[in-house]
Amino acid sequence: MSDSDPGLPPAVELLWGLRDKGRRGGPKPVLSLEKIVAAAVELADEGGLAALSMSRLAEKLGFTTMSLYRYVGSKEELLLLALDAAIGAPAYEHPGDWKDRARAWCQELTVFYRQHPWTLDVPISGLPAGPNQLLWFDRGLAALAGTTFTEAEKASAVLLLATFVRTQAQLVRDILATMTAGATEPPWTAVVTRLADPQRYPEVAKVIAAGVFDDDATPPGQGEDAFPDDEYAFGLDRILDGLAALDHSRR
Amino acid sequence: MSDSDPGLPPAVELLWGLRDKGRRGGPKPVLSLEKIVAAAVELADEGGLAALSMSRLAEKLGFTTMSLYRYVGSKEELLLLALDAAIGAPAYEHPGDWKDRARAWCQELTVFYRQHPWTLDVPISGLPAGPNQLLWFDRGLAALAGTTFTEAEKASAVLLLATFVRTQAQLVRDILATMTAGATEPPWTAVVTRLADPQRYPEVAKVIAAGVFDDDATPPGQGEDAFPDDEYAFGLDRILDGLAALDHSRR
DNA sequence: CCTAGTTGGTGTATGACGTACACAAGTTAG
DNA sequence: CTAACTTGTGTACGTCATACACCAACTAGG
Repeated sequence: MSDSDPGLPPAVELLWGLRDKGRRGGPKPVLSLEKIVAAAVELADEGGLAALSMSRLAEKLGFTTMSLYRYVGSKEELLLLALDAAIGAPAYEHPGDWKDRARAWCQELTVFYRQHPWTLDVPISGLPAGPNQLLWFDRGLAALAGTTFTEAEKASAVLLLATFVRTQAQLVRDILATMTAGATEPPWTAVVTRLADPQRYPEVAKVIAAGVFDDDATPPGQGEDAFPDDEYAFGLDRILDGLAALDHSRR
Repeated sequence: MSDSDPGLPPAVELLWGLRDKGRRGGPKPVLSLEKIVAAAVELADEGGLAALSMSRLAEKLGFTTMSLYRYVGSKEELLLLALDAAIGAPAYEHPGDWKDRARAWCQELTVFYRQHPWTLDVPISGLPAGPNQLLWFDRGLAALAGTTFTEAEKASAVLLLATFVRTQAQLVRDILATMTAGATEPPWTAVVTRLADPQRYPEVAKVIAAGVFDDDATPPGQGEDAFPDDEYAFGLDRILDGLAALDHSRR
């Protein structure tokens, strides 16, 4: 009967701090969920998601591996907690019209992904469920206040922006990773120019011929430019334009 | 000197069938890369990506685990091969104007993800590098022929569409998974309605109040409607509108 | 104050996983 | 015929998540 909410996923209860903490005996806890999650984030920040194992985490904290399971039901739960902790709360208000606000929100998200690249490796499990993730969602919705969108449309739009930013961050990170790993040329270009038969891949051949991916060799202002940043700007502008078109058509 | 291409990632050589197969002795191979990859796809189709382990795969083929490593350098390589094999080649041409073609291309991708949901769990490693993935990319570019876009912009647009479809497919799959796992109500709604303080999450509260996520309880045509499909239509329409706006502004 | 019940942390153990390595048997080039 | 090389096998290692039994510390009820 003291089960406050039946049917809620156990991870969610942890996320929102609902655990019947009616201490009815036992030693006073030395560890705490907060410490565990904070250490987990640190570990992942330093060595990536692969460096975050239950044993390493316990070692870092000075406890045994199994002690963690007194606070966390599984590693999956821990990952959700770490993710929500890492993302933190967004800045509360952005100035400007809805486009400016949306842009700023995306930018803020991008910065987050750059600071915690491992979060891109956490398998996403549906819609944002943690308190901080939900706050981001809320701020995203707030950015679209003043538009003619329905609530459903606003939600869809925020999701659209969020997934765009996420994938973009992932792309940038992967490209940077393979570039710093001793590759002199961008990996994709190398592969495609040497292996893709122009007969079979005519459109790709055109893209290559246009020098789209010849990055950083061309100084800014010339023919084609640094790939990932333009990619980001283009995609974001298209999405915002698409939203603006709908908004406009209703005024 | 017989190294045809220095510096190419080993996975890529496999993907494109470059392996110095100058057989200079040894028993004739019984296994083959094709059989391994086909079996891997089958395994993942049946039981998801988690069911695809090197040992299980070898067992399915009737060989020892280590025999696979004569054909594949690592499991990561195998995953890339399986992914490219699973996605196959897209239908070559779609009719209609560029918007119709782009829509059809997205639809085709969506069907693929529905048929091979495990591909959503394969960590994506930069731009499409396999022959079939590249073909998809090429067909995506072809869909945008006839627009005023530069090659760089076409590439960005295709990437934008691809990531949108992928994320959408992932969302639908995750929601379906938790729904069929015995949950009577959509998980996100349950969580948010019970835990999210309307003071702290005012915009989310509005979305909930609008009944956006009260799916399938409302017959089609009424207030709000089935969530994931509308989500898809809305996002895709916005992207296409955004692209169309740019195209229009240049004519 | 005592005691019964509960809890935090430990230790040990299990099964699965990816893969390094050495080896035997088969095959081909010289 | 032989030397070089390849395929498939067997064994072994390190890592991982986590189940389970146990002890010691603590607190509530009597």
